[in-house]
Amino acid sequence: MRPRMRALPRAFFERDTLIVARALLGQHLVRVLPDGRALCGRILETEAYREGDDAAAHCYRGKTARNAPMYLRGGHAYVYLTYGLHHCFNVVTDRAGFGAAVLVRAIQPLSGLDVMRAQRNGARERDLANGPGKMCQALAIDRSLSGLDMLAPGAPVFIAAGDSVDNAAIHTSPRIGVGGDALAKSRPWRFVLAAEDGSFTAS
DNA sequence: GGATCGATCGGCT
DNA sequence: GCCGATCGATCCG
Repeated sequence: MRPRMRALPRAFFERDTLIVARALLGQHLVRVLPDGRALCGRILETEAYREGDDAAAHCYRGKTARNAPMYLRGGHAYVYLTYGLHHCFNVVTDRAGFGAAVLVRAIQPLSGLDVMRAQRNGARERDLANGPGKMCQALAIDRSLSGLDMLAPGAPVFIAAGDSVDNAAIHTSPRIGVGGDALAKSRPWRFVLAAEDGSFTAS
């Protein structure tokens, strides 16, 4: 499986965040470092968040300086710091002015494994990017990339077309670690792609 | 393998 | 002030 370098079109992202969260599984997340080296992984796990009655979403109480990128048009990046030390990478979805995004929680490393391992302090391959904070560390993603338009020419992070995914290989569950109310905790807005052997390797 | 806990700081009730 | 869309070390079994 080779990484592809062509970004998915804007229309892919300008849809409801639940549709995009599912459609992102199997696509390739590409990170181009300042020195030109490219890192790539296949998206294995996502979670959808959106404004309205979703109390777990950062935009539940309106726009702030931190969550402003969630209100940009689909195809932007939203990155924030959590627990004071870990970064989380989100793909902004839906139309401009509507707060919505998909948290990418895990990837299967495809290329640039040596660089990822170095960024991850020598972790085993299976532990390189099987969690949102670990994935950002492996890919050197931090808040300086928040608000980035991933469809701009030469964007240092973007989503490329991956392999097609069998719907039967997609598992849904409640989102991990979210607060809010009972509705937010119960909604099955987490999407996990099973590995080729049928197991779930994402965290 | 599972449970527990400390780290660490930005954003907001 | 309080508490996270988390991780890794440590302890116990």
